Amino acid sequence: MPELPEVEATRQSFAKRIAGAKVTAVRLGKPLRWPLGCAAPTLVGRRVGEVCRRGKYLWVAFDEGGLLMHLGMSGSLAFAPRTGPPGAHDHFDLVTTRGTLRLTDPRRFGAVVWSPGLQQGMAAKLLADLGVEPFDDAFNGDHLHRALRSRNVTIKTALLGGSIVVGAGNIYACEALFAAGIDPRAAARRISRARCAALADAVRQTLARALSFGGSTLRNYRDARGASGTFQFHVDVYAREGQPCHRCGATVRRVVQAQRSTYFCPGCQRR
DNA sequence: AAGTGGACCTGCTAGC
DNA sequence: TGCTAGCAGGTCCACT
Repeated sequence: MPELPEVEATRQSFAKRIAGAKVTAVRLGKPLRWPLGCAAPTLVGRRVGEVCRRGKYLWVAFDEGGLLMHLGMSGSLAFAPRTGPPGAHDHFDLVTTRGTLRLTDPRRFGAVVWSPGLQQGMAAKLLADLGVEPFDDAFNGDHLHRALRSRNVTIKTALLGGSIVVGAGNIYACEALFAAGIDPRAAARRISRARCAALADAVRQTLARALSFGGSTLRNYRDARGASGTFQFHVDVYAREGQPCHRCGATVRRVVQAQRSTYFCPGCQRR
């Protein structure tokens, strides 16, 4: 699930509360995508510092090293002073003096990985090939235009890939392309500079707007306080196959690209 | 080098 | 009512 808005909403919902806490215990459930990368007891006694985000990853910094976390498709983090016994899908607890940070992830595509630093070890490896942050000045029409020129895929696939710009997953890639009026099947390399500028704006605005709604809760997602997102009630095309476009009334279509569903309005979106 | 498809894992729903 | 196929927010990795 979690795309950039959900990951950022999660970060904002616990970063300040956990800052300064001391780790008192770590509990591991079923295996996640990768092993933790250190013996759990070695985390005990460390002090939590900042929590930052890079793409869809969260970095929980300790006084030394930190944990890189990813929510996969079905993960969510909860942080509360008091936490009940772990359920069947609770696979990681970071118990601290201020509360327990718990990863719940039914599908277990998520990850919690120890790394000695953001630029070192597993964290460096996983973050190495990520594209620019959508809210960075570096992400603009020129950047997008330049990056797309050498790509031999459709624009939807290019956005979803994350090597040009991070953060837009399946929901927001579809929504941003709708907002920019671009057909998701269009060849990435043929998008004009002007339309790239519109698309960069659309990506930023779509993600920002979704964040303002607390992200989207299709199924599992909650922020670290347990709040659901509501952006799913404001989508224009995602999961609206067969329904009328809010803007032109044409029927929203679904096609499959790179083994993922793509939704678009044939009336509003052009190649 | 860049593109494609498979893999990871569980739960829910639509359809028979 | 019960079973099954298909689908779901991501992304790494092996192969072409």
